[in-house]
Amino acid sequence: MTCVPKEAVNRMTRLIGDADKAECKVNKLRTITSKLDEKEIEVEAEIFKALADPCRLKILSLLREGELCACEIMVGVDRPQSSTSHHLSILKDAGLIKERKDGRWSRYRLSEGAVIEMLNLVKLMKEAKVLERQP
Amino acid sequence: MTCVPKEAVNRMTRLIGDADKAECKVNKLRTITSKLDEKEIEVEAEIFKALADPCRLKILSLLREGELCACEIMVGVDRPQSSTSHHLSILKDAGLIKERKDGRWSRYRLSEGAVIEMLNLVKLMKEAKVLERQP
DNA sequence: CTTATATATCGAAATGGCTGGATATGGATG
DNA sequence: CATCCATATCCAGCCATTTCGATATATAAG
Repeated sequence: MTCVPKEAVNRMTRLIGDADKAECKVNKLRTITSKLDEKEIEVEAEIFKALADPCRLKILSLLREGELCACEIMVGVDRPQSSTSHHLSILKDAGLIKERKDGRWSRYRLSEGAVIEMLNLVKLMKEAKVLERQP
Repeated sequence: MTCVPKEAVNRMTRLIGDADKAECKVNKLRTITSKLDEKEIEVEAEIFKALADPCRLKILSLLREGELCACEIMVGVDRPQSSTSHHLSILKDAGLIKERKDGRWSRYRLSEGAVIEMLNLVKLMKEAKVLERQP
């Protein structure tokens, strides 16, 4: 199962010096990752993937203004209909936005909760990153 | 420049009913996205992209324990050396982790600031999402 | 200078995601 | 039921990313 068998463990032993302590650290590290549920990590990655596209970030910015229907979003992001619809379904599947059917129209809004905090946080991180690039 | 010329605007006019109000809304939506700096959005998307991979999320979980060298991370995520190194450079480029050279070893740690909050937030969002799937 | 070793980079194959036109679906209307 | 229309889905082309073995770079030590 493991694809880094003894090579990496040997490195750690050289790094740490003491074989017993090294083995102890190996066990500790493996414990951390073995406790992580593969499926839950996939769900978290799916949420981040949904956020990892400029067009979708624009859609979320638009929705900060309130509920909008798909055709309004299409105008806002200036993309073809099929592309806009595709991005909306990715955001919906990730749980970032909610859909409300209204006759022929589909109205979208931000999910309650952490979405806005997430968008605010990434702005902070972006600013910190841009700052440290100019020393 | 625009790739959704009059079609979408016509939809909005039908949706809203009043041509003047529709045009007003078009202008409002376009104003929102035109204020968004394309480069800044790219940087934000890059940060989310770095977070959008199961292996990299595992690395960040490991680093919550404190500073680790590359060979320890290799053991923790159980991937080959080149793959681990690749993921570490993506996390570093996105500003999520910092590197400290120590002789032959490279030691990595979480960047100060919003990284941990981000990881905590996504866990909340994941739980909310999983909950609503079981009605 | 040579060897050993930790990490980074390269290269090629496989996979995944975005795009946008064409088509399908489903609600509204007459 | 036929038509219109908003949205979703399909599909093919293209581009980006992941993967991992092989190789290069760089630091330490003899």
